[in-house]
Amino acid sequence: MPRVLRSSSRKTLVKKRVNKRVNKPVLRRQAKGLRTREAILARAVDIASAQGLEGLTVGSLAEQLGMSKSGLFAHFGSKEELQLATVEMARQVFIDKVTRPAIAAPKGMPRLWSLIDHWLILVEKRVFEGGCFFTAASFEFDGRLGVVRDRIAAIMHEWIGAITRAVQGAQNAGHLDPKLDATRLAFEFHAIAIGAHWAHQLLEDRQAYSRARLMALEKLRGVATLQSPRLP
Amino acid sequence: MPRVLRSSSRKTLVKKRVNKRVNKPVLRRQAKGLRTREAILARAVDIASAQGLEGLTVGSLAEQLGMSKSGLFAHFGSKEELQLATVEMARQVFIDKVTRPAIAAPKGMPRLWSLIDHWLILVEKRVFEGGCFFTAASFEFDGRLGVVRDRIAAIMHEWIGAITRAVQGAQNAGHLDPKLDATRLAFEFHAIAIGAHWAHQLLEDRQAYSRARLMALEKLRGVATLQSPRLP
DNA sequence: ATAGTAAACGAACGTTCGTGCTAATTTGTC
DNA sequence: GACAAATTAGCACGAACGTTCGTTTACTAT
Repeated sequence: MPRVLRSSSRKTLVKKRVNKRVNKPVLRRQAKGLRTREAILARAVDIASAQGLEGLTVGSLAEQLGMSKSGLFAHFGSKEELQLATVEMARQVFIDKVTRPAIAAPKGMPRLWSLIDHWLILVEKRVFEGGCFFTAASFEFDGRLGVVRDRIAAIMHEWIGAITRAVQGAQNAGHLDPKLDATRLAFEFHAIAIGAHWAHQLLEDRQAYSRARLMALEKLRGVATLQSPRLP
Repeated sequence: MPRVLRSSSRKTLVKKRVNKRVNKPVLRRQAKGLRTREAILARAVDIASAQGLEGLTVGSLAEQLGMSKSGLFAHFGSKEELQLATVEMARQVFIDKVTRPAIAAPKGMPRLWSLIDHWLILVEKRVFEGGCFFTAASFEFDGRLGVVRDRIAAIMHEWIGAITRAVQGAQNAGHLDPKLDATRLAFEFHAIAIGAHWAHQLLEDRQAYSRARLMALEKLRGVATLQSPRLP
């Protein structure tokens, strides 16, 4: 069998065994393992969205899945790797439920609105048990250091970038006033979304999401050109 | 964290021992004790604002203050009491730095703006080590149950109420269009603030706060009447 | 059918968590 | 300066944490 080429990077002079990640999973994954891994991460995303990525513990996760701590742990090798994999899984869900559906809408204003709308649908439909994974993760890790925080920040940069591009797309399509600062508008929409989530989750404000829709639509109508298609 | 499955000592029916709050402070606090308590809570607020209220541990807190775990612990009796006391202390700081200074401004538009401005000053000046205590606490506890979550939610209701009253005050003073939905406007200002904080903390966006000021001012100017005093 | 590897387990490690006792020390009052 | 109360320290406990290890079970490729 074709042995997987191990990157034998012995080129560096071995100085001191700075351990940290010695026993990386060098396993060749098979179907069964991948299926289990998916199941683990699906549950992990839900737990983390509700309890936080630190509140996500190996023991409770294993228990909820009816498997042993060690068996579960072997899939990742460290808690940090588990967290990173969980973040990656959440990103995939986010892309599947928000980013990709949104680009099905026609360029310009409809696509911009679709992006905002799908985010609100995501949190309303409780795709993540705890509401929005990345909102929770953002505020949990914004005061820390390390690879997990960096990854979360990178993904949130991606997200703000996506909104910004949608705004610019609407400007290029002639649907939005081209003199507007696209970045600022993107931040405004994101802020409305976070604010609504906060009001719904903490204050149990049932109107939060519909109010957010109204606020976003009103904002859009306020800056739309005459060529813009009608908004909902 | 499943603290729920605790104290299930059903093997002995003799002593019910619903521990929870047995050793309430029957103590008459003295000056020294109160001073120590203040010092503990001052540090606790900082730690919690950066690491979260769960990340705040008795051990690390005691170490940072150069005292023993047990000595510190005796001031509160339980972790939950410590968290509640920390929340209360943070509330006091918030009132001292935001709410109270703001009501020094004249009624109406100036006071409304002062409220928003002082919130931004609070987070800019890093009065809380981790940025804003209540933003962090809100998103940490929004998926949990218990008295700590309830207290945080109540304080945030207070806060939204304060903004709402400021908006209504500006309407009554004839500075703001009286047909506007005060609640919606309050949520909008709060959302702008949270959003700015998110961008600054996680994305390290240095312009976040000044952008938030611009956004809030622009919003205010858009709905101000002609009688309104000039904004900054 | 069987060898070899991937996946999962169970038990234990060393820490750290919150918490409960008891003893010592400090503080405020007379 | 004595005395009681308030405060702090010392020590220990059980539970849960992330992690390691050796072993067993289940798959898969010959």
